Amino acid sequence: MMNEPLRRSFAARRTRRIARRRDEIMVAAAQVFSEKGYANTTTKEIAHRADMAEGTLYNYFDSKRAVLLAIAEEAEAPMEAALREASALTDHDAIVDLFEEALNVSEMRLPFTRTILNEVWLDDGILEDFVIVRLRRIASALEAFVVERVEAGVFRPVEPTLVAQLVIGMCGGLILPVLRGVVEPPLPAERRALAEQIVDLLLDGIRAR
Amino acid sequence: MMNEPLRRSFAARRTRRIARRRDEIMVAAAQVFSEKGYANTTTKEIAHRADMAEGTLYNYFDSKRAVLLAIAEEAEAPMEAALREASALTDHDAIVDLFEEALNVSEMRLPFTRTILNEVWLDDGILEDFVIVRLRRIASALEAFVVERVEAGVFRPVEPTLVAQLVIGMCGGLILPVLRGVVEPPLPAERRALAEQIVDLLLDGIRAR
Amino acid sequence: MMNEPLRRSFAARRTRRIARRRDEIMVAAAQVFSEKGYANTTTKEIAHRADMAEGTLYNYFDSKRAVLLAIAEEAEAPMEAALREASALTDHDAIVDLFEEALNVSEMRLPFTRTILNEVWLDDGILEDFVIVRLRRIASALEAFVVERVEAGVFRPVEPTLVAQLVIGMCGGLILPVLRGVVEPPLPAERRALAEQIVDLLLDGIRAR
Amino acid sequence: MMNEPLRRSFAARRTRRIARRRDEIMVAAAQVFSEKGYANTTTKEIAHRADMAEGTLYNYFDSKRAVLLAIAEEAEAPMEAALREASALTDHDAIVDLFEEALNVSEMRLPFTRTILNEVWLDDGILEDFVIVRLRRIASALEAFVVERVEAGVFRPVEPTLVAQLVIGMCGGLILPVLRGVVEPPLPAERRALAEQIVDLLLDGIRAR
DNA sequence: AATGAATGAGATTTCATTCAT
DNA sequence: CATGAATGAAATCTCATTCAT
Repeated sequence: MMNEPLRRSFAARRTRRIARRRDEIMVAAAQVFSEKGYANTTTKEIAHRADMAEGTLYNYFDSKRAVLLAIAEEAEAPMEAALREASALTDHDAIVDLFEEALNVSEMRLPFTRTILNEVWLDDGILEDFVIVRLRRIASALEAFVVERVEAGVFRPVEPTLVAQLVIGMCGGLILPVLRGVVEPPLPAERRALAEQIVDLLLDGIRAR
Repeated sequence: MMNEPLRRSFAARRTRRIARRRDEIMVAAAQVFSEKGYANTTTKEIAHRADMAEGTLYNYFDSKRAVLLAIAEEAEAPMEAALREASALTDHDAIVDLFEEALNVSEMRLPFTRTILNEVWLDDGILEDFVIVRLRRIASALEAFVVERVEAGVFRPVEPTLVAQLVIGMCGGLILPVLRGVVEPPLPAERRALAEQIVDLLLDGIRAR
Repeated sequence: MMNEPLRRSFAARRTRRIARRRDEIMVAAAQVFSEKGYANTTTKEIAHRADMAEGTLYNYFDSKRAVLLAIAEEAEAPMEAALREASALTDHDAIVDLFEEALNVSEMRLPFTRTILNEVWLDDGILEDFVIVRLRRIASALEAFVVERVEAGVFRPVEPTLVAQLVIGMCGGLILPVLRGVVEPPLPAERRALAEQIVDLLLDGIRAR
Repeated sequence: MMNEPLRRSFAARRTRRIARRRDEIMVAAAQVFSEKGYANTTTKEIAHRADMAEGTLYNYFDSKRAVLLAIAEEAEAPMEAALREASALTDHDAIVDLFEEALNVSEMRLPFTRTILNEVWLDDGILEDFVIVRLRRIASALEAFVVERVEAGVFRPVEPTLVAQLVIGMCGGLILPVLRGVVEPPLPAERRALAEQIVDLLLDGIRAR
C-alpha cells in the first residue's frame, strides 16, 4: 500500500520522466528531419541520434508521423510570441519590436522550425493547422494597424491587404535563408538596427525627396 | 538502303517522338511531385499518371531522380526570362515590368516550379544549382540599380543589399502562396495594377506626408 | 508464277541468308556470354554486338536460351575431332597427336567453348548432353588403349580407369587456364614439343633410374 | 547500470548469436548458389532455404553479393590446409599426403567450394583473390620440390613448371567431377590407396620396364 | 521500460519477350 | 524482315512497425 501524496509524487516523477524522454526524441528527430526531410529520415536514424533503440521510440510515440506532429506542436510556441506582439501593434516601436522578433530564430528552435517548414510544402494538414491560421492572424493585425493609421491620416491611402502581404513577405525574405541554412542568423545586437532600417524603408520608401 | 535526306527525316522524327514522350513523363511526374513531394511519389504513380507501364519510364530516364533533374532544368526557362528583365533594370517602368513578370506563374509551369521548390528545402545540390545562382544574379541587378540611383541622388542613402533582399522577399510573399496552391494566381489583367502598387509603396513608403 | 529451278534457287539463297544471320548472332552472343556469363548477358547487349535490333534476334531464335543451345551445338565440332583422334589411338605418335589436338584451342572457337564451359557448372542438361557423353567416349578410348597395352605387357598393370581420368585431368590443367583467359594459348609451333614432353612423362614418370 | 563482466558477457553472446545467424544464411545460400549459380539464385530463395524472411538477410549482410564474398572467404580454410601441406613437401609420404588432402572434399564444405568454383569462371576478382593466389603457391611448392630432386639426381631432368601444372591438372581431374556432383567423393578409406597409386604413376610412369 | 531482431509490404530498377509500324 | 518502344513480371533492397526477451 502507498499513501496518497507519495503515490502522487511517484506519478508526477513518472510523468516528468516520460515528458523528458519524449523531448529527447523530438530534439533528435527534429535535427534529422531538418537535415534530410521527414520522408528521407529512418526511424533507425532517429533512434541512433537519440541514443536509444528503435523499439523504444514506440513506447513514447505511436508512429514516426506522431513524432513529426509533436514537433509541429512544439514549434508553435515562438510563433505565438510573435503573434502576441503583432496583436499589440500600436506605435512605431511596436512595429520595430515585431520585426526584431521575426528575425529572432532561436538557434535551439531552428531544427523544429525548419522541420515544419519542409513539410508545409507537402502536407496540407500541417500547412493549415500550423501555418495558415497563424499567418492569417498576423495579417489581420497588420491590416487593422494599417487601416487605423490610414483613417487617422498618418498613412497614405494604401491597400491594407497588399501591405500586410508585402510585410510578411519581407520578413520571409529575411528569415527563410536563415532557416534554410544559407546565411547565418543575425546576431542579437544587429537585429535592432536591422529592424529599424526595415521599418524606416517601409514607412518612407527608398525615394529621396 | 536509304537515301540521306530520308534517313535524316526518320532520325528527326524519332528524336521528336522521344522528346515528346520525355515531356509527357515530366508533366505527369511534376504533377505528382508537386502534390506529394519527390520522396513520397512512387514510380508506379508517375507511370499511371503518364498512362504507361512502369518499365516504360526507364526507356526515357535512367532513374526517378533523373526525372526530377530534368524537371528542374525545364523549370529554369521562366526564371531566365525574369533574369533578363532584372539585368535590364533602368527606369520606373522596368521595375514594374520585373514585378509583373515575377507575379506571372504560368499555370502550365506551376507544377514544375512547385516541384523544384519542394526539393529546394531538402536538397543542397538543387538549391545551389537552380535557385541560389539565379537569386544571386537578381540580387546583384537590384543592388546595382539601387547604388546607381543613390549616387545620382534619386534614392535616399539606403543599404542596397538589404533593399534587394526585401524586394525579393516581397515578391516571394506574393508568389509562394500561389505556388503552394493557397491562393489563385492573379489574372493577367490584375498583374499590372498590382505591380504598380508595389513599386509605388517601395518608392514612397506608406507614410503620408 | 515462278518456274521450279528458280524457286529452288531463291529458297536456297534464303536458307543461306538465314544461316548467315544465325551465325552472326551466335558469334556475337558467344563473345558476350564468354565474358560475362549467360545469366549476366542481356539480349540488348547481344543485339548491339551483332549490330542489329533486339527484336531481330527473335526472328532467328525462339529465345535467349535457344541461342545458348545453338552455341553449344556448334562448340561440339572441335570436340568431335578430338574424339576421332582418341578412338584411333594405336601407337606412340597417336597419343602425341591426341595431346597436341587437346592443346589446340582455336582462337575463333574460344568464346564458344568458354561459353559452354561456364554453363556446364550450372546446367545439368548441358553438362550431360555436351560434355559428359564426350568425356565418356574419350575415357573409354583411353581405357581400351591402356588395357590392350597392359595385356601385351607394354604397360605396367595400372588401373585403366584411373589413368584415363588422370590423363584427362592433365589435359584439363593445360587448357582450362587458356579457356579462362589466364594464360595465352600455346603457339602451334610449341604444341608438338609440349605434347611430346607430356607423353614422355606419362610413359616413364619423373623418377630417374 | 551493469557491471563490466556482465556487459561483456552480453556482448559476447550477441556476437555469437550474430555469427551463428550469418552462418545459417551462408550455408543456405551456398546450397542454392552451388545448385543454380549466383546469378540465377534469388534472395527470396536464399531466405526460404534459411527459413527466414527476405528482409532478415539484410540484417546480416549488406547485399546478396556480400553473402557470396563471405562464402568465398569461408571456403578458403580447407584450401589453406592444402597449402600448408604443399609447402612442407619433403619426402614420398608428404606427396601422398598432399594428394590425399586434395581428394578430401568435405561433404560439409562442398557447397561452399562449388559456389566459388562456379563464380571463378565469370568473376575476375574472385578468380584472382581466391584461386590464382593459392594455385600459384601450390605450383611454386611443387616446382621447388621437383627442382631440388632433379639437382639431387633423384628425378630425371624434367621441366618443373610443366610437371607442376600437370600434377595440379591431375588433382583437378579427380576433384572437379566430385565438386560438380557427377561422381561421389571417394571414401576416406579409399583416399590413401588412390593417392598412393597416383604418386606411383607420377614417379614411374605407366610403361613396363 | 528497453531492446533490437524479425517481418513483409512496397519501392526502384532490370530485362526477356512481344508487336505495331 | 527489321525495328525498338512497350510491357510487366520479377529481382534486389529498404524500412516502419511488432514483439519476444
